Amino acid sequence: MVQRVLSSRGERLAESRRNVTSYDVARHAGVSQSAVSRCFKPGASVSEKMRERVMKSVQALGYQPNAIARGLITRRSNMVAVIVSNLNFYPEVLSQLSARFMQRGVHVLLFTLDHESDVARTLEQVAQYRVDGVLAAAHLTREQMAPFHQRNVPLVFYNRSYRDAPVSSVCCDQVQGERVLVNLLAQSGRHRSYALLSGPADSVVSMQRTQGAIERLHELGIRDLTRVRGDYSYDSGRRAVHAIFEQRGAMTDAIVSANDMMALGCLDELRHRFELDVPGDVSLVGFDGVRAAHWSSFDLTTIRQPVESMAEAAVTMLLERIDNPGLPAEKRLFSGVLRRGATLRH
Amino acid sequence: MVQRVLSSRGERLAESRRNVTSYDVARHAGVSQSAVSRCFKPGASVSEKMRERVMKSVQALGYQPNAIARGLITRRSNMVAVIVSNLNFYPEVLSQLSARFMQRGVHVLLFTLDHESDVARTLEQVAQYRVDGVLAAAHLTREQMAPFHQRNVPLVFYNRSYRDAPVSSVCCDQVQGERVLVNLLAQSGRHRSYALLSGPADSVVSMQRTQGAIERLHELGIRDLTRVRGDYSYDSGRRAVHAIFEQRGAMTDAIVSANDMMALGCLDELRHRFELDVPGDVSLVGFDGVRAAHWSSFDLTTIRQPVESMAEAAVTMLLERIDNPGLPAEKRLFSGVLRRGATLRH
DNA sequence: ACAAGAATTGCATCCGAAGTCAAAACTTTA
DNA sequence: TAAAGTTTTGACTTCGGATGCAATTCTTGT
Repeated sequence: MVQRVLSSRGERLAESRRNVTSYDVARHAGVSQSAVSRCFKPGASVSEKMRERVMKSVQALGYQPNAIARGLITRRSNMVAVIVSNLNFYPEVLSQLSARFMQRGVHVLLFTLDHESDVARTLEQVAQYRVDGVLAAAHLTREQMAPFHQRNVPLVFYNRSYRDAPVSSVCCDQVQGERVLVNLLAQSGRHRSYALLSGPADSVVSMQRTQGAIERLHELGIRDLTRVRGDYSYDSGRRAVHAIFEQRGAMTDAIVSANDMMALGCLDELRHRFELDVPGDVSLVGFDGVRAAHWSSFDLTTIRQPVESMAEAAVTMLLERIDNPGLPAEKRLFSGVLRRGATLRH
Repeated sequence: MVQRVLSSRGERLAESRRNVTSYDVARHAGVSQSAVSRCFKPGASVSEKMRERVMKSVQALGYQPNAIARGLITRRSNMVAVIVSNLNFYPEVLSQLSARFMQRGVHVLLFTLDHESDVARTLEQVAQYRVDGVLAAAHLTREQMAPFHQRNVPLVFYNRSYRDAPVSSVCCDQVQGERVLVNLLAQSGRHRSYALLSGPADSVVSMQRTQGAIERLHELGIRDLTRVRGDYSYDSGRRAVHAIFEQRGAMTDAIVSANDMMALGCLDELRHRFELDVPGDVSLVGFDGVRAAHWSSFDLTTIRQPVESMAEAAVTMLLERIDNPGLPAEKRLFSGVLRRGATLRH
């Protein structure tokens, strides 16, 4: 009898390197497959004796439960999709999200969208993997969101809010942040000509930031603005300085950039190419609070997004909605934190 | 009859928002489930008429095949695990890997390891998800690799090579890179006192880079070195400058940093705190070729890792080994590309 | 029009774990 | 010590799609 068991295992190993299954463990321990399964379910009804016996076989065979099979029957993959539009800007966010999901035993299926990727195809893949939820730090149209709503897959957006759609989101208050920055610039009373540097046309965040700044400048009676557009990159910040000065001679003495990267590009170009002094000749503010903004070469005045809090909120919101699909959509808005650097003239 | 079908579907939708399965499609189209399945398998034997009929029902019901169920029977999850030790440094790599995997229809399950994460538990999770392969940009011990070898799960390392273990890896030639940099420093004949700034003690990459530099310096007859250690971060680079000057007065006129981030920290600290000129007073070289090294505030002389080629190689190697488990382990070594900046005295 | 061959289709089974339910084993109580 | 109650256990079914094989339909040639 013992011999038969041994030889049948030997055969199996030889014929194919199959993974060890719960049946193998059951046979080895002389119990039923159900018993093995129960040993891996916390709170299940298993006697101490049984657990020990099973675990001994588990050890002996090196058994690892198959999460795929489990997911099939429980209809819970324990995976969430994280969709990121561009990894290069703002890696900190992904890092935070990933760490927090892992800590809670949830796995991250990563999808990146760049300009040339097929969004529809990507979302199809997301659907096929039956993830328990989706965290999107990328823009989706209503049509693209619809399938998730239909299938009751919770969806939380990071830093994009859809004003008139009932979707959950965690955002930094872009408008308020820009108002704070503009106030700061205006308070000094020393700036005569403002330039606004926006991000890509299709970025809602950029739109909000730019709008926030314009709104506040208008309220302060400042209507005469130079406006240029970049693509959020350092290089586009450098190019923007040329565009600004072409439009307005060298009059401009305050630049409001829609993000830090472009602000750093501006700063470098102003100082090294135009040999202008920041903040002596030109004041400059950014938005995001990226690491490099703190470096002593830059010391940029900016609004830091509270990434830790935002990531925590996003993860929590998503997991709550997975556990309790009835929860209503919710939008959480965090205030940015002003970081006073040395790029503002007093 | 029609009514019955409709009402039974209605019931189902009401009683639970079950996903549409291939059986539902089969019933709707009046064919067998096998037929539906075959319509999704490229190269399967299906008549044109059947395909049309099935696809019409697929459209009507919004069917999406369940990748989890498919994975169970085919024993192919179409997922690979990407294990990254620290996302903050070098997001470019993950971005490249992710894009290239997606392009080939492979999905990325992301695992991040930081100092406080439980590696063993993480690897257990990797195993339970039955990923088809593992791409590790993190250090693993032989014991940690063993289960993958046993289960025949291909494993490719990114930028870590295990000299005497038969594991595949894609690396940048750290030693050669450092030798090039040291040669460059030495050629100018103007440096009298060298400092070496290493990364964390447990980083093999740092060890190789530092060793490479020392080796070449020794060959050139330079034995008298200051050595300090950082943690790869900008801030640790700044602190390192203090440590260097404490050890050696202000004699040091060449700093070899194990990566760019620390080099940038050094550069800023030298210029802004010590008011020294780089490259006038001190020369400085880094390693990696991060974006910021190119910025005009820095213009760092460094070795750029060919991230695109390396990512492509790593992805290709892993996928090849998934399709063909018999392939032997292979180590690919790419030369770094010298970037001549303006941090070297002539 | 019919036999032989090729192309399609459906049936039944499988993947590996989890959950239901009734039988079996153990406790408690009178 | 027997009856009643409680806990454990195992047989069987399920999740949803893939696949070997036999049955069926369609071609083709004569």
